[in-house]
Amino acid sequence: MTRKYDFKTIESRWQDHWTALRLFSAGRRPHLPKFYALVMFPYPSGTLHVGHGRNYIIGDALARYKMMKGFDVLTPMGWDAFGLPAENAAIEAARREGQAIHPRDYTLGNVRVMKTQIGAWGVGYDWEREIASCHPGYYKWTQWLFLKLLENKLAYKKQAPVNWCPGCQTVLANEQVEEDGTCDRCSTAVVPKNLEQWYFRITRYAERLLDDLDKLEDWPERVLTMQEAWIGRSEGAEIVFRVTGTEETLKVFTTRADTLFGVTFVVVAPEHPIVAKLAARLPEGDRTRVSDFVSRCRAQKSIQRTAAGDKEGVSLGATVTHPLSGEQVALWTADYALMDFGTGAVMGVPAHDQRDFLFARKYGFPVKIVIQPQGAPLDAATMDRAFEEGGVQVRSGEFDALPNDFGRSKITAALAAKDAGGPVVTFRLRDWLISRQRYWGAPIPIVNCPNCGAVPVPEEDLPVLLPHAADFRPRGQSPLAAVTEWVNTRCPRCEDPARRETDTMDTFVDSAWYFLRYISPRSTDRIYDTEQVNHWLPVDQYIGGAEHATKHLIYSRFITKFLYDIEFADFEEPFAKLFAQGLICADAHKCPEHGWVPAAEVAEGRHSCGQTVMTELHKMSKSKRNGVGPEELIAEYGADTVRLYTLFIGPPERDAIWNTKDIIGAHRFLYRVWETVQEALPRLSPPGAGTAEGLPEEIRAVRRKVHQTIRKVTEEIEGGFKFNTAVAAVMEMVNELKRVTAWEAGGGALREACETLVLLLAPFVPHMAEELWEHLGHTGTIFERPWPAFDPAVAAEEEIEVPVQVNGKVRSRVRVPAGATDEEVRAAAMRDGKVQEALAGRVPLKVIVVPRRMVNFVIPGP
RNA sequence: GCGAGGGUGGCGGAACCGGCAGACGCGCGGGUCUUAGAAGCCCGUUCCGAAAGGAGUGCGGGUUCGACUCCCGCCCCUCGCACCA
Repeated sequence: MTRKYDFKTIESRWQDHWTALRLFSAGRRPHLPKFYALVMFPYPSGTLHVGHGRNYIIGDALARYKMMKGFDVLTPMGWDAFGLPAENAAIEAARREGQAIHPRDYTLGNVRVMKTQIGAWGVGYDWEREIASCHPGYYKWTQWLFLKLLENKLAYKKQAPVNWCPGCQTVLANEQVEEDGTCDRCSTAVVPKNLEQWYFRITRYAERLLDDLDKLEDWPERVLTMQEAWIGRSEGAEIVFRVTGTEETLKVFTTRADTLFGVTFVVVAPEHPIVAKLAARLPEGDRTRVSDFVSRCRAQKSIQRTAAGDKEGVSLGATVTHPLSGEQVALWTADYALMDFGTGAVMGVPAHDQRDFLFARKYGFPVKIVIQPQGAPLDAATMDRAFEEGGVQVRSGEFDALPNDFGRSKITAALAAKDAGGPVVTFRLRDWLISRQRYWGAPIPIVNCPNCGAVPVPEEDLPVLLPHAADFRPRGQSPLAAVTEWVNTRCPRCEDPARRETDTMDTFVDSAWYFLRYISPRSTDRIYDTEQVNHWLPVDQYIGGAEHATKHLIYSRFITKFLYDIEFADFEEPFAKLFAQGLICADAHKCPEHGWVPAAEVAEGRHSCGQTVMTELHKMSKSKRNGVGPEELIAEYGADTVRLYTLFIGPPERDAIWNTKDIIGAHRFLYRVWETVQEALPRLSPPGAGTAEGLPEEIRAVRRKVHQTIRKVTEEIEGGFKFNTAVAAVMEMVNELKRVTAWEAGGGALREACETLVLLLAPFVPHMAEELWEHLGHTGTIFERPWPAFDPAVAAEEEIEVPVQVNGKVRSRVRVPAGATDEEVRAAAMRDGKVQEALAGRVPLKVIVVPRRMVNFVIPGP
C-alpha cells in the first residue's frame, strides 16, 4: 500500500517540526563555519503576493542549501515598520469611517498577516531575532546612531530649499522626487520651500563609497554602475574670477580648464548668493528683470527642469576678470547653472561646450576657438555645434601648441601658482536630508533651547518615545508639534523650558543598520554586541530588489563605514555579495470606468461592469491590482508546488511573467517524484548498503545520470542561483529514472537515486523532501544531512554520440567509446552509411575532429 | 543623448570559452484507461514539405571547415542616468 501525496498534512507537520527543532536558530551548530543569508526586510504593507514570495523563496532555498553544505546559517527577518503609508492609512480610515486606525495597530496587524503568509510558504527564519524598526527597543538605537553622527560632526542642521510635497505635506529627499518633479509616492507636483532641516554628511564619505565599490566583486554590475553614477566623482579645477569693480570673487568649477582661454562669459545659478548682491546695484528695471527671472527659476526648477532644452539667462550688469588673460567677460545668471553642483558658477566656453554654445548663440556671445582638432580646423563663424573632443591648444597664450590634455594640467597649475584656483574634485552625491515632518518615524533626539540652541538628548534618556496619542493629519508641520505635553520639555543643558525637535527621521535611516541589530536584537545597553557582529558580518549573501541600488544600499554602506570609523565594527562593507532578483509581472486590467481592476473581475476581455478592459503586463503591485495571492494556490497545490514553480519561472535575476496555469507543471512533477519514490520503496536495498559491482548497462546509465545531476544542480546553485535550470536538471533525472524497466540487482542504485533525488530537491521543496526522507528510513531533519557529492568516475560517459557533418551540415551521428582517439572517431564517421551517401565518393579535402564534439568532412563542389 | 541588460517555437525559457539550436515546463495534437469526464500514463509537437529535402535564433554584412555564440553597421524592447560644467 503506497501513501498518497497529502501535501496539506505533510506541510503543516514539517512546519511545526522545524519550529520545535529550532531549525533556523543561528548558532545551533556553532562548530560549523557561519553563513549570514539576508533577505531585505519588507515594509509591512498589508498582504503579500507571489511576487514578494520570489524574494523569500530564493533566500530560503539558499539558506537550506547552505545548511546542507555544512554552515551555521543565520537567516533573520524583520520589519521596516515606520513610514508614510501607515499614517496615510490612518488618515484614510479616519476620513472614510470617521475613526482612525493608529499607525502602530495598522502596522502590527499587517505584520501578523505577512508573518503567517511567509510561514505558509514554508519559508523559515530565526524568528527569535525578529525586529521591527518602529519598536522603541529598536529606534532607541536609531536615535543613538543620530547622536553618534552628531558627535562626529556628521549630522548638522541647515536652512535650505527643500522639495516640499503638498500632497504628503512633507519634505522629500532628492531621491524621492521623480524626474518630472513629482512625488514618488503620491505624484503631486513638488514645490520648493525653505526649511531648517537635519542632514547627514554622507558627502564626506563620497570618495570611500566610490573607491570601495572595487571591493564588491560579487555585486551585480548594474548596481555598481548605478552607485558610481550616483556618487558622480568628477575631477577638475576651481577657477577664481574677480568681479570687476567689487571685492567679490567668483569660483567656477570646470573639468575643462584647458578651454579657459575660450571663456566669453560666466554664468551663475539663479540661487547663487552673488546674484542678489549684484542685483542690488542695478537700476530698478534691470533689478526687477533679474529677480523675476530668479523667482521663475526657483518655482520651475523642481516642477520641471527643462532637461537639455532651451536655456535662459539674464545679465547681472557686471563683468569678471579672466584670471590669466585679464580680459573682461560678461557675468550672467542662467537656469542651466545648478547651485548644488560644483560651485554654482560656470565659465561659458561656447566653442567647446554644447550648452554654452547654445546659450551664446541665443544671447550673442562670441565663440572663441582655443582647441583645434587634427586635420580640418574649426571656424567660429560657421560651426554649428561645440567641439568637445581633444586637440591642440591655440590662442591660449603660453599654452599654445600643447595637446589639450596636457594644457589642462598646465593651466590648472598656473592658476594654483597665481592663487587663482587649482585642482579640485567634486561629487554629484548630496548630503542626506533626513528630516520628515511626519508622525510615524523615529523622533530626532534633539531639544531646541532658546539659550543653548539645538541640544542633543543625553544617551541615557533614550529612547525619545513617540507619543501614542496624536492627531496625525498633516498640516505642514509634524503632527508631533501639536502634542504639547510631549513637545514642552526642559533643556538637558541649562534646564530652562525648551521644545523638542518635532521632525522624525527618514525611514532609510532605520533600514541603514537593521542587518546589524539582528545580531543582538534585544540588547538594551548597547546597539549590539560588537564581538558577535564581527563574527557574523559582513552579510555573506544579501538578496533583494535592484530598486534599492542608490538609496538603501548606499546609506547602509555609509553607516557601516561610520561604525567602522568609531570602532564599532571591524569591517567596512556590510554586504559581501548582493543578488538582485527580478520582479514578477502579471497582466493588469484597466477598465475605462473603474481604472485598474483585479483579474477576478475580468472575463473574456470585459470587466464585470460590461466595459472592455485594456490588458497589459505590469510588475505585480497593489496599485495595478494585479498581485496574485499565495493562499488559494497553496490550498490547491501546496506550498512546495508554489515554491517550485516560483523557482522554475525563469532566471532569478530577470523579471518574470507569472502564469498561474503553468503551476500545474510543477505540481505534476512533484506528484511524479512522490510516486517514483513510493514505488521504489519495496525494492530498495537497506540504507547504507552501497551499490553493487557489475551492474547492467541500464542501471549504470541511471547512476551516471544521477551523478551528472548532482554536479549540474550544485553548479547551477553556486554559479548564480540558477534554480530554473537546476530544477530542470532534476526533472530530466526523474524522466530517466521512470524509463528504467528492470531494477533487479539495482536495489542499491535505486536507493542512491531516490535519496539523491530527495536531497537535491530539499532546498526547493522542503516539506516533501523531509517526508520522503523519512519514508526512505531516515530520522532527523534532512537539512542536517550533507549535500550529496558526485563521483566523477560514475558521472563519466562510457560511450558518446558524435554528430558528423559534411560541409558544415549534420548528416549523421556515430556512437564511439568515450576515450576514442580522433583517428578512431574519424574512421567510425567514415564508415557510416549516411556519411558515405553524402560524400558520394568524393575525397574530403579536410577532416576536422573536435574531440568528443564533432566531425566535419570538407569536400569540394556542390 | 549616455550607460547596462535583452530580442531564440503558439508561450515561459535552455544552450552561448564557436561545434547536435529549441533542454525542462506550459499549451496543443493523437493514443490508453474510464459508463463518461477530470486527473494519470504513453507518443508526437520550430517552420515549410506527402516525402526526400530545405529554411531557421530581430535586420544587413563579415570572419570561419563550422556562428544564437565572435567582429562591423542598423532596428526594436526594458531598466538606470540625464543641463553634473
